Amino acid sequence: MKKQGEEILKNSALSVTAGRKRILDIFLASGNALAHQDIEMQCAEQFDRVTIYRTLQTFLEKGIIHNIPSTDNMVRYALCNDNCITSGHHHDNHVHFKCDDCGKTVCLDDLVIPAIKLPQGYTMKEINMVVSGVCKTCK
Amino acid sequence: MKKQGEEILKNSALSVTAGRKRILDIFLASGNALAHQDIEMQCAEQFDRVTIYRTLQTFLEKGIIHNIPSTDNMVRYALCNDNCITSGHHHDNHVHFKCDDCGKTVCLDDLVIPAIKLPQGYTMKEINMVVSGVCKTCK
DNA sequence: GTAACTGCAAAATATTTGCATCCTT
DNA sequence: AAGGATGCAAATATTTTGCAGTTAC
Repeated sequence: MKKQGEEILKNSALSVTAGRKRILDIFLASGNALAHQDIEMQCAEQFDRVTIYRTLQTFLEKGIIHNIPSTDNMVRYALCNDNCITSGHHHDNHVHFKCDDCGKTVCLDDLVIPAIKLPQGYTMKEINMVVSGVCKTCK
Repeated sequence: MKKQGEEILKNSALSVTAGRKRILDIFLASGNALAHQDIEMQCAEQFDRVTIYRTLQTFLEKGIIHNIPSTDNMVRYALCNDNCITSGHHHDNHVHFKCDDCGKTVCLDDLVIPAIKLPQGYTMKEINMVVSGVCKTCK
């Protein structure tokens, strides 16, 4: 289990450093989507704010995490699931859910975004769907 | 035509001020979703940055505009369409499209977000769908 | 040993708040 | 006249950049 973070890094040809492992651990332990701020709260004493920015940026570029849009000026990040990581490019086609009560955002990995038909002339590249409401824990 | 902004304000029981009218005009003229920054570029010499923040906040609360999530740390705002405004509360259930080429975000008012079935225990309150790709103007 | 990563400092940018003044009604 | 809106100043917070020192491979 302790290996998991390292493996992710190696699979993405990134050097294994304490900061990166720690941030991956935070994601793995949380299971939620996390904003920069959430991560910072958990490791600000260990690592510089700037390192967190750069690490998240690197993870995004390597496809280790994906970002989840929001209307609250707080982009969140979530670990891509295994077949997303191993396939080399993203299949980030699941619905995201943000609970208005506990504030947590989660990936509903099993819920695929339904296809839509764009108007004539539009080409789709990515699609994002975020639902807010009350999650099963808070109901 | 020049009246339109004033009417929107009056319908929402807001006092009609130069700043609010100007910002509404910018929205009406643009037809796109605009970020705070976009608005500021068009009226920074006339109005204070802070006024723009406060005006957007007020418009949001009154349901004159709705915000559109994004993954680029730049929440955008768009005018609600008429029946959204007049009905008193939001039916912001249309798909949004962001063009990777020209960067513009638009409301696809006619494209309704398809219904989805959330997992057991989840309750939906709002739903947001943002598609990115190439718009009909840039294709 | 070398390239990549990190911390620190600092700059640039963005957002919020308080208060005095001005404007709308 | 009264309440709300605005401008200005300033406090806070966020994000980016450069560079020197450190670490992973």
